Amino acid sequence: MQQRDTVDDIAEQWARNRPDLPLEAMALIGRLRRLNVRVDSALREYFATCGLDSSEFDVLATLRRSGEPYELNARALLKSAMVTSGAITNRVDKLSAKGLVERNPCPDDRRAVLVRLTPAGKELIDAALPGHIRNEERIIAALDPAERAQLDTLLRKLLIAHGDTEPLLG
Amino acid sequence: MQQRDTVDDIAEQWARNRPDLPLEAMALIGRLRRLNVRVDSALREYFATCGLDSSEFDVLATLRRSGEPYELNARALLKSAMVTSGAITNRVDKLSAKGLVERNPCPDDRRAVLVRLTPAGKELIDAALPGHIRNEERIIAALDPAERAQLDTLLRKLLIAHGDTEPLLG
DNA sequence: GTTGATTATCTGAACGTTGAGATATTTCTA
DNA sequence: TAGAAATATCTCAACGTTCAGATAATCAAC
Repeated sequence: MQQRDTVDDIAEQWARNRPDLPLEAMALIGRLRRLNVRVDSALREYFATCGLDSSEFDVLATLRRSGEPYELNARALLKSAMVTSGAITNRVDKLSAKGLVERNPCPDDRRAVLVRLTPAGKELIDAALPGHIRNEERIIAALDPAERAQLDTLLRKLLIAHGDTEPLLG
Repeated sequence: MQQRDTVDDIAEQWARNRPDLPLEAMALIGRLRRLNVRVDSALREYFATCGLDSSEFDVLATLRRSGEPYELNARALLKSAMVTSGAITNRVDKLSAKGLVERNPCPDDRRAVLVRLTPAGKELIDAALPGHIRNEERIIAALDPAERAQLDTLLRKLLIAHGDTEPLLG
């Protein structure tokens, strides 16, 4: 085995104090969650250099990757972000105040709102993306290409088991 | 390749709309983050059946695994939970109001507070743990033992690269 | 043995999210 | 077609977190 991490210490504590408990699942999920905290904060650091927070970046990126005219309704945004509708209202308010997105009525459905990147929003996210990718590459730099592929396959398998397969639009 | 997940769709959108961007790191980190959301909510569901939220469970479990006398200072709790001191103050307040932990002055250091499981707290966490583990096993049920070991190794490697190796106490 | 830096915890404002509920609109069905 | 159910979004109170700063105690060095 390689070097120990914090979860190894935690597992050892459990083994001493509740030797009846199987630790495999707990360690795996503990690692997933601890890594997520580190990754979140590494991502946030980069977003801050662009004057954005994670949730703002997420909305801009979602609109950008949807392609022209860089416009989606709130439903699509909340599904992509895995948050509630209230959170999307908030995020769009904030981005709209910054002039990065604009709200327009949906011609086909008067309940719906279409959120669209402004030219400033598109410019900002386009400029921010390469640095974001480099940051993500740095975050996983400890893994070689084969390991990355392995990890990717395992995570996808779990995601599919958890039903993360719904189409993004429609 | 196996079935597609949502991140496959997202990657496809990027490939169409920003073909210049390498997608490997983005997909990997996207999967990590999306999986974390699913796992969080699955954990929360079980904790709710014990009358706890995730952060309360986390504090009780941290104290329980520290062994007798099930007592730690706030510093140890915040390092284990990866949150700020204000969050720990909050959590301990809440658990204390429920009678699950108690605050005591630290005899060796008058700045410090020792947080200790009450008998009710120990009883609750001891009773909750087996179900928690079963829940975690269900969450990773889609992976066979070899895959779990693989995933664990890869996550540990990343955690170590990110410095998640500090001792829990001291 | 003071002074200065560090450490441990708490406080309180700001912030983003959730969850329940309101409103408006569309779709389904009898 | 009327009425019921579902859908899209927004509102708002509650909540937990962070961040900056306050307080208090300990440690280090001269």
